[in-house]
Amino acid sequence: MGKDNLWYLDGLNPPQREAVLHKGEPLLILAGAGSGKTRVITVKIAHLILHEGVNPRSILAVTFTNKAAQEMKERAIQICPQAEGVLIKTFHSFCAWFLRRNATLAGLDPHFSIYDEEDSLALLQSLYPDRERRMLSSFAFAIGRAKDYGLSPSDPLDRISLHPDFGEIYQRYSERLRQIGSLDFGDLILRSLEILRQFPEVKRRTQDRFRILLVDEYQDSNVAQHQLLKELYSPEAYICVVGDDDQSIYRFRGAEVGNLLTFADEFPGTRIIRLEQNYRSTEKILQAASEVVRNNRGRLGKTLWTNRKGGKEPLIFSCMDQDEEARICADLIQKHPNLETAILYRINAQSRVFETLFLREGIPYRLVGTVRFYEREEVKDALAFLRFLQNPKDEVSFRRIVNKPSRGIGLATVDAILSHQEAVTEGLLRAMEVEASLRKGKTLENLNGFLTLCHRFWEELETLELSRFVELVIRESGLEEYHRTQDQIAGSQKLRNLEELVNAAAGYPRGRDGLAQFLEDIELDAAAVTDEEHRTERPMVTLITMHNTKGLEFDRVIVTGMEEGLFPRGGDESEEDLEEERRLFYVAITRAKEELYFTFCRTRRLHGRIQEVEPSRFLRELPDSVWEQSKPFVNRVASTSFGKNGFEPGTLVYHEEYGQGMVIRQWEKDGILVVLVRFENGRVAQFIPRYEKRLEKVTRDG
DNA sequence: CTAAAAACAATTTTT
DNA sequence: TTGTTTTTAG
Repeated sequence: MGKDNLWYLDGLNPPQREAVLHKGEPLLILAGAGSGKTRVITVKIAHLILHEGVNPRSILAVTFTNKAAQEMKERAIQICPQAEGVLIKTFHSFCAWFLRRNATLAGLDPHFSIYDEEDSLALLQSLYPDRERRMLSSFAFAIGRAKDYGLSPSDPLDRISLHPDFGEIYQRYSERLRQIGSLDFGDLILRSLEILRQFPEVKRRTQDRFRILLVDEYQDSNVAQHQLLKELYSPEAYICVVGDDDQSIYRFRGAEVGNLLTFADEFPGTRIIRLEQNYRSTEKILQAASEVVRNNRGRLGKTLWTNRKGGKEPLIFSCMDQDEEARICADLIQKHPNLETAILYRINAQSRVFETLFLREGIPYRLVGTVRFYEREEVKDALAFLRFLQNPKDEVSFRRIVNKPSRGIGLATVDAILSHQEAVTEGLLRAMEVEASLRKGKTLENLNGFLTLCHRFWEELETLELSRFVELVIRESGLEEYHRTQDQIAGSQKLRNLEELVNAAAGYPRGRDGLAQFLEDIELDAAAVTDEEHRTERPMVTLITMHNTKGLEFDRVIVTGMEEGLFPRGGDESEEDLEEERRLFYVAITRAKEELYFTFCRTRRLHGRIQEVEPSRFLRELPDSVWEQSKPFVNRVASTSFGKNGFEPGTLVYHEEYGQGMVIRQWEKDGILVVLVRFENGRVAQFIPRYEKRLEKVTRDG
């Protein structure tokens, strides 16, 4: 085939092209921030199909988030429609896919439930009702980490937890999970590994199918996922991983940069290609990023460069406290409201001050992160009921919904049900029947009521369209009524979320299989139904943690809270922890396209305590030119008159002509205090209190 | 069982 | 400071 066929290579730079065209030995693509790696992967997929004649079905592309998977799929299909047939999934959803197909072989009910962390903790609590919750959550965390490292209860676990009981607890937890036919996130990977290792036949078949293995964000993979990849790999296969060791920020949850660093050793003959041309940021921004990250040791090393010479010098602002910090951010935003801006912070608690101020000033913002859709109480309730219908051995789901809303089936009865042999062998419904036969009176009635309800649901499951079925379960289980009441008490949106869940079920096939598919999609995709509520015409300000910004970009980035103890997070810090924080800083910086700012406070209020804090050591790592330019903002004298005149933002005022209002801003002009007020009628006006006597402060006692 | 009071923490988070 | 969980009283 002639080169003219390769139209999709247009616009790729030489290393990008090389990465796309490469074949044969394993390939490691070190892709710097903003270097167009998604483009390379998607074009590579297209190239394999269009030029190399690869069957789309034999390509497996793995990402870490559903969002990334979805984006990759869309973009690949855009270049080459046949990419529809490529399996593009997250590690977890690939494993779920694999396990459902090989379940029986592994002695696994194909209708297994998938537990998130909250469910796992609930299981531990039911296993160890007398242990402290705090303790149990730390065990739950440790179990998760152990699984990330591919360690089973019988392996040496001292690098995970030193607690003498840990091994035993892990062991018991695992057994119980198996009994009730459930898998946690870690199990999805581990059980898949187990099957591949135990059944050569399955392994061969799987290897035969997937001749092309592509992994994105490889620096985020954990040990177990790495092992899985090795099991999937055969000498006949082509493997290509993409990642950036400088952007590895998830060590705390098991991500192992080592996977990326040692890839070339593990797969002999690996070709390494670096994508170092950055298409996102100005030169000034990249300089800042590279000055910072070069302080880390143990990196593969990369130097980003760009054609966008020069650019605006990044600036550092010193603030007295968080209120001033928020004020400065608001000023920056209002000065150029057309730039898409992100306010970045280390911990979610920092968002509050910004929200308060932005709300008051009418600056539109969106808050990213915090509560995920499927983790909401009401959504989890509904899912638990559905999951229980799917897998009647699912103890955690059963406990959650059997008496919610109150059906007069109390804790004692529930424990009695769970203690019956039938609970494990035939499911909890049968166990309930057994318990019912031993009871009389009110309890018997209540048990029968619940049994009837479940049977009715099962009948309807096969007849109703799935979304109608979900609706039925929510209504008839009493959850709808329950949360309606909750909404009225708390003014919440629970009912709306339940409606959204019903909508999400639309389009799935009816019956048990459709339900299984629906549950799996929801359980493995935290963000599934949310979003969409945030569509606005005006460019918005995004409030977001640095972690959450990975993969995103903004015209203007303000990194806030640059203080020792907050960022980097202080305390008992190892060199490795510090380096991870520094990589996080690197990620934060490289999100900016045009403008970059840093703020730090001299005092910070945290946990209701005001502390004096030192500027972050990371600021010292920024280029000298940044400091040079920042002098006036860092060394400026605190203006003493602020705060003393009683017109701080938020102060309520009354004006004879305009009525009631609130101070939204104050500043000094030629040494004279000026205030900006927003009145109830929406009008905004500026005053000099010294001359404008019609403006008075509203005091609490009138 | 519910509601109020007291005690108690308090990064980052895909799946 | 804030939100959450546990305890206590009714």
